[in-house]
Amino acid sequence: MDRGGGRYVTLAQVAQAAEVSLATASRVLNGGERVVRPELRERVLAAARRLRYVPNAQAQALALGATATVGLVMHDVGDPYFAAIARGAIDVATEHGAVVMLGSTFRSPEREIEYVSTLRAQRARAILLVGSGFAGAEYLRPMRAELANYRRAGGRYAFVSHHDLPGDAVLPDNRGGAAAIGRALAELGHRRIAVAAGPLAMTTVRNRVDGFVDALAAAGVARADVRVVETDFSEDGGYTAAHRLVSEGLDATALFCTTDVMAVGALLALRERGVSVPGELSLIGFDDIPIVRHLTPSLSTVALDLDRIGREAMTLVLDPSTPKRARRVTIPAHLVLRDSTARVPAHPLRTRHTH
Amino acid sequence: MDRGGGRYVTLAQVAQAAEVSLATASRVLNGGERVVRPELRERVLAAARRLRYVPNAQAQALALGATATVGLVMHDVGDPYFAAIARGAIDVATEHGAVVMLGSTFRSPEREIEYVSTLRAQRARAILLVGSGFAGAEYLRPMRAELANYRRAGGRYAFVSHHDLPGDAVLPDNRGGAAAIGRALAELGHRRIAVAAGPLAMTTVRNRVDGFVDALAAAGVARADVRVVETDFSEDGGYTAAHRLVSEGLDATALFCTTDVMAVGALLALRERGVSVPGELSLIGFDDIPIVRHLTPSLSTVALDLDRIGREAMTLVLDPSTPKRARRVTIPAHLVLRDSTARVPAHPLRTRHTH
DNA sequence: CTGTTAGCGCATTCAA
DNA sequence: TTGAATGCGCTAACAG
Repeated sequence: MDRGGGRYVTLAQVAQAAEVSLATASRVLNGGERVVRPELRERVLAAARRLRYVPNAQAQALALGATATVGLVMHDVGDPYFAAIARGAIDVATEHGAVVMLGSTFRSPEREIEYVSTLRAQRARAILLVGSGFAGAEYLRPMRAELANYRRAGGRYAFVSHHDLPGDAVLPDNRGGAAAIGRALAELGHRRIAVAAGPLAMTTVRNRVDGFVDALAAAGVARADVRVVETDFSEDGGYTAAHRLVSEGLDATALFCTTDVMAVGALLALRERGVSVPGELSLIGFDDIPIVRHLTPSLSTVALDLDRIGREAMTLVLDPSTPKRARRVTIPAHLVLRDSTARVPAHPLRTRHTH
Repeated sequence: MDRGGGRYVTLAQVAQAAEVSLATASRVLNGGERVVRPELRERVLAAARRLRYVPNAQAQALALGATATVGLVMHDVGDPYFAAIARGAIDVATEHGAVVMLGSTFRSPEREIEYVSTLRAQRARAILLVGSGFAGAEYLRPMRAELANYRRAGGRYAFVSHHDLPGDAVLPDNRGGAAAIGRALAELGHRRIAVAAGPLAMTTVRNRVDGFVDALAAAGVARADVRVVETDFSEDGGYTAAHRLVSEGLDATALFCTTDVMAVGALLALRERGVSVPGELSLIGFDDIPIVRHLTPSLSTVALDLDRIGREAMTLVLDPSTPKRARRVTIPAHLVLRDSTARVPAHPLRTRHTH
């Protein structure tokens, strides 16, 4: 932190220029009430304008003991899922006159913890943790401690998606949405099904996979007939998973990817391998990010109102009331069947051997 | 700004717990040098850990006269173009130990100015303005004033894309890229061409349209044969523009959209109208956002290394050196011809009348 | 209504 | 090396 070359003009300078006391200047410029004589008021305003005074938010925060900063920590702003949520969250924050500090962890648990610590140092008024939490004590223990300290100091926080941690949360209906997919595929006659899952250490992934598998079981599809491939939570992950499945001799008529982003990668791989979608393989994703309706075939998926998720979460965390119990806002998920899913072919091919 | 319920632990409390002076505690916890006796040092560290002390960044900033905050102001985080740039910028900022305050203006010039003012109040160390600037004195005059004051006070700023304002800038080669498109279309035999342009008040749009039209002129396509439709800088804009063109009797064999996002909308409209791409109409965009390669037909475009743009810009603005002249970093743009463009049909249809 | 004064939490002189 | 005192820019009592 080097000191900049120039100087900002201070309230004291404005007061001096207007020939009033510091307190008076403070009252007209930053105090809401109009308890200042119009004449002085004008003098101060004029001086401030002339000197182009801008209050020092840091100093204000220090004096007031409260900030207008809110933290937004997400896995990857570059990912359309998170970008859409960020958009809604930022919009609400701005409406509330809050400034957003954004952190992109690139899916590193350590960076996530670091960000919370940084935001704590910034005395952020609230923190939003967006994106699936991680499993494992190396993450949970320090994160729990960070958040506990933060809350103890008066900070508010909330999660988007499940985190195995105490706190308010906005929860997309992952299980329900995935279950709807499972039922739909079963109804379409699919019996041998593959899943391209992100890291199972992520609660979101687990919920989606579990919801899917359970619904399938209820529909009479045995767990053994569901092949789950664990891979990366990204387009590349989906791509890799699909390639692997095909190479192993694709013994499935449908593929569920735990996110649309992964499904996009899978679709590319399937095209490269000459697997027709949905002719040979039905494909379905999750999230309904903006682009997937434009794919060919357009992607079936489960729609989540991402913008709303961001808005709800920011609203939750900016709401001054402090209920005793943790609040959960569930965001409904609804199935959107487009062109990438179809009834299982009458004479399904058994196994393919490419290579 | 209400005061939170709890309290943060302060340096003074740590000092007291460790039974040392405030100054000593400050030295071991936040001063870099090791001018403190190991024994005291340990005591302080232990106390800090036990009390879970986190320095107050606001107070530090006030005392030091410098912040670690950088501002990132963009049109829309939800737009993949901006999201990709944000990603690169945030990554670099984090490497430099800086915290990012993100603002999404939703393309409102007023909000952009407000954000700069807010960041000035936050005493941000640097500000990055991402996205095309606006034309018009109502925007330029106050913005120029904001930035001048900011710089005068020691703040650094830079632009991504042209802004008709003085300052360092990272400039995608919009003219060059658009010219390459113009030449390519001419070579493919296209002579009657349409352009779906974003608001011409935006410098980026003007540069792209001008580069395109000029290259076409150089290739022998008269300005009169280029139909420019001005519309919204969004998917809806592209959609609307394409619908309008078709309704008017599509007298063109190629359509250039000034951004990929617009091209996505246009493609949808064309599909709805039954216009085959590239059979009847070649389509081309600009930016090469991640998704467009997955469309059918895959979209021809001009590729820009978005992540690099964000990185370069943040690097520029975080570089402590202060050259006399404004720096410009040009980001090359290269043509990517995919499946949405083709040679003009031998017997081009003259006019279509739908409706 | 207005001015004076005392902190907010911290880094940093200056003495000891 | 360590501690006491001063100030960063501002708000909020507290007096006038």
